[in-house]
Amino acid sequence: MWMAPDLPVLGSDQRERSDAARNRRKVLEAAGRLFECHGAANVSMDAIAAEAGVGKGTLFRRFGDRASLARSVLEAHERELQEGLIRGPAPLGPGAPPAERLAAFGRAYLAFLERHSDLILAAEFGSPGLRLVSPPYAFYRTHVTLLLLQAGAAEAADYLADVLLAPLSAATFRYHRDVRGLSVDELGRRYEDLCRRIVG
Amino acid sequence: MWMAPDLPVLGSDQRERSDAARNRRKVLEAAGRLFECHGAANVSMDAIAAEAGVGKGTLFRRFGDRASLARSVLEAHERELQEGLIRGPAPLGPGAPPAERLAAFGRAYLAFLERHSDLILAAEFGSPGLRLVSPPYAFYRTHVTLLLLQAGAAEAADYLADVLLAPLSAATFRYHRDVRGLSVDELGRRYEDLCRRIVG
DNA sequence: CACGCAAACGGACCGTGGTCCAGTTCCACT
DNA sequence: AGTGGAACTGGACCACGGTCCGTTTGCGTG
Repeated sequence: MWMAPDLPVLGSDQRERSDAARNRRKVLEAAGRLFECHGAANVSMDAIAAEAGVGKGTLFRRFGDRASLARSVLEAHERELQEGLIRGPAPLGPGAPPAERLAAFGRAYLAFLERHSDLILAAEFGSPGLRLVSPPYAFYRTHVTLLLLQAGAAEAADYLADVLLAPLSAATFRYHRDVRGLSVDELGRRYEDLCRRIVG
Repeated sequence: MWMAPDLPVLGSDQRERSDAARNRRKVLEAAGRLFECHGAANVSMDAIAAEAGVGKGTLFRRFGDRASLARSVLEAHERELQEGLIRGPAPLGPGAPPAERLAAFGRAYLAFLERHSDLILAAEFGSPGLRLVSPPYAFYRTHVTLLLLQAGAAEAADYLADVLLAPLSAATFRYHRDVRGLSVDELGRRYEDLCRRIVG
């Protein structure tokens, strides 16, 4: 079950204190740097705190836990992708038939995974299924459900949305790519085929 | 990537030493008891060692790590299910049309999840995607792939097998049941519908 | 500018999973 | 029965994620 960590809450008219803002930036930069450089799984929280020049307490106060920090680092990239789905050019954005948009979404998300699956795995660490109750998932889920409805899969659209999102989990992607040896391109084709079968 | 933990290996003609065998039994019983009673997530390895009357080193020597121990506890149950798929009565076992057998498999696995999802989650803890490279998954995957081939989905059967197994992951099950509030029965119906769409 | 205090800070501390290795136990072979 | 040594044992030990709480800092108010 999704629980927002107990992070500092700012009342609607409060501003974040300047030292807090500065430290948040420092931490995000340090974490991004270290994750990028050593792989998200091989960076300890101590190391991030040290690199950021900040105490460990601060780190955890601002970000709750390791996974949550990774999610924060991921957020910017995620927004970019979501932007494309809403306002980007067809077939990713509006203006193409729903089946095509589904396939385009799949390809776009696969590309996203190719770049960021490491970070995503870190963001879900220790909570299998966290993905399924996270805000970004809710967004993609809504997107896919809408497209399924437009394609006429009225009855079970919500369940089918989860089915269509499953092959796009970071774990599944890594398995298909690293264990089964499928290229990102090949995965895109398979995904398109799956979409046809399901909305067909 | 699947890596068997570095457990004691017995040469083909070696017998396990009697004290080792006794300790293994004690640990499995203790773990089963504690997992059952307190929920798999709330039992520390120290507690299991204590309950079994065994040192911590022994615990880790025999079972590698926490997840691996949970897998061992799970194994017996898993074998039972697999038995049903191979030699059980139709439609679960042989003798029914493939689409029906797929649906029956789905229902059977959902029942399995209803009983054991806690333990399964513990068995996968810390390694998202471990499931996908584990021996039991390989078994189910083969089973589903075969049925898909029999149903005439030749081309992408292996990819589609993963798609059909995804809604049967413990994490997805818990999400559907606990967050979306779907009953096991309802999930069975949805799964059957999914099978029809995919093999149709 | 001085004051007060909520908010933020940071490092000592804790519990836990997992490792290590010195000592013990079992067993096959005399 | 005695013995050699491989296999097993167990608890001290370590690293890391996460918490706690006394101290410091920013900032609105008089």
